[in-house]
Amino acid sequence: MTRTIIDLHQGNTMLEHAMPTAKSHDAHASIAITPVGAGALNSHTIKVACSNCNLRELCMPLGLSPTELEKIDDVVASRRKIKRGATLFRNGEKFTSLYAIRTGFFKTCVASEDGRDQVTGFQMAGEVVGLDGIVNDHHTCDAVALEDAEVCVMPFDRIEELSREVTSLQRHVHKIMSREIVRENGVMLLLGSMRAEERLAAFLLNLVQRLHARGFSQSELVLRMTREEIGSYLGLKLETVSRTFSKFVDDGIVEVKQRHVRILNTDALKDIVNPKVCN
Amino acid sequence: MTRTIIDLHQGNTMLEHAMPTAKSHDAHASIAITPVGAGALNSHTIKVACSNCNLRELCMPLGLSPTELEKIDDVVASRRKIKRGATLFRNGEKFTSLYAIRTGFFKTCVASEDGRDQVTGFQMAGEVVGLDGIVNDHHTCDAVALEDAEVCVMPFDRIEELSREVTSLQRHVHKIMSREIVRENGVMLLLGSMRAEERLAAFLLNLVQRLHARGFSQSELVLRMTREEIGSYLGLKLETVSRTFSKFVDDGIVEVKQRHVRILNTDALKDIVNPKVCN
DNA sequence: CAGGCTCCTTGATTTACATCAAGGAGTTTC
DNA sequence: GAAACTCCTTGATGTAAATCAAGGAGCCTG
Repeated sequence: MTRTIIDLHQGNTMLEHAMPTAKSHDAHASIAITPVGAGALNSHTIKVACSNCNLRELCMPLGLSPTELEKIDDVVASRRKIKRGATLFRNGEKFTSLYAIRTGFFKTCVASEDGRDQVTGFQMAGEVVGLDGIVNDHHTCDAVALEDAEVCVMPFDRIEELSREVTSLQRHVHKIMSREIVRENGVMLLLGSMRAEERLAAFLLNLVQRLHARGFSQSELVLRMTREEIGSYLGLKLETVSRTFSKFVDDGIVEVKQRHVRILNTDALKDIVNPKVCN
Repeated sequence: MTRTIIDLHQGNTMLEHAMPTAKSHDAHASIAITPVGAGALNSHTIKVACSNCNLRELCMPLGLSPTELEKIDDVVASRRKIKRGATLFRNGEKFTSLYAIRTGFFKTCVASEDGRDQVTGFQMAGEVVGLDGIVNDHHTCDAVALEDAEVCVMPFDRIEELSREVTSLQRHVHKIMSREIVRENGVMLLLGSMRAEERLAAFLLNLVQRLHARGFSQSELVLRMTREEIGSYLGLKLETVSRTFSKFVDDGIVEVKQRHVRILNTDALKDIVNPKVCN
């Protein structure tokens, strides 16, 4: 299936000259995967409905038949825009909805009582946030937009109601939650047993792989977060993140210019994550 | 509600003289919370059904009305015994069921390609394992019994089917998954930002709290896992775990005799986890 | 475009934990 | 009941990452 990529990023002037070596434009614009033939629709003409959504290949509707798709069109109650730096929800707030990210980039973070905090994930278009709130009817982490963003608000009781009718939606919701559990298992492995270089390599590979699934480059990316946020996620201090980037540059594995990263040697990164046992 | 605790542990002779200072018997026998009036039923007379289960206050049936409870009685297809050291399921195996632990104690662990492995959790009676398998129809971690155990096998398609009918079961399944996500968030915080003492203190407090919810002591516990397994879970080496235990003993916070631990000063442990800011 | 941001890099030093190593306690096996 | 386990403890040493510190690059503001 051919897919055209349309840059909907609101104001990418800051990116134009940032990476002169880059062949393509912004390596990570704020998404838009348009099905063949659909053309570039004006966002005002798009009904708030999954069946019209650019992201349906990635997001909630995944795996649903056209008829099922119509049924779940009203899972999305509304859309909400979140400015860079603002929170979508906060620890302690009442849980009402899951949020499907349409555009933009988020981090989620938890805090301990004594103010330490830990980034638990970075989320991009097509991914769902808010699952933490289901257990206790209150959110237990913050979701912060790292760039101007827009989300689809999906009231959870509506999701539950519909997934009683639409089997494949039910299955999909279960998968989304299970996927998050498995992802976190992977992060635990990373935090519990990897060294700084391995962590950063795994992080870059994971990011670029997810971006690639959204139609972006396999080798170039623009980091939406600071070194400190990367460090928090990886259990490292920002200085260590910076030094490790520099090491990768010295080794010719990546090019780094600010937040623009180009991966020159993917295999080298993979080898760092999974060191080959020498026989 | 009064609850009597009956020790069903198969052969606790090894424990009799292990902790001479202990007032109670085994601080963590292999469960059995019997409702008032039910008496100690012979396990052969118990129908394989949630409505009869000792654990219904902790496990799947939680929050269900008596009528709903009957409806979900056949979620449990069968029971399965797992010997100490054996696996309930393994990474790569086909996913079919969730498992509710009736008796015994498990660890779950993930492995990276190069053989490193990481304990991602310890599970006890009333807790559910297997959620990792839902996304890809295959398990992505191993579940290993740390002592002889018995689980209720709950085929997942049956769970999905029933939770379309029984709203509160649906809600409960969602909560179980969300709870696991939140738990893992907490572990990420621990692994990403805590020091050895803080990690071990948090670990002990968490274990004793969960055991207490099952009717056991608030201050005494028997560790079902080795120092190495604790270390793997906490991102530490076994020597560090051992040294940290010794430090706690020196500080008069706990008594440790092999795997028997008695907490002498819970507040001290809490202070270690959440250091008070001095003004 | 000067001044004040935030964010990033790099160097010097410290430190918490890992690693290496040895021995001991308790358990299982025959 | 001795031998061979596994598991745990403790000490000596090494090291990866944290901490402390300084300076620089890009960006926003007025």
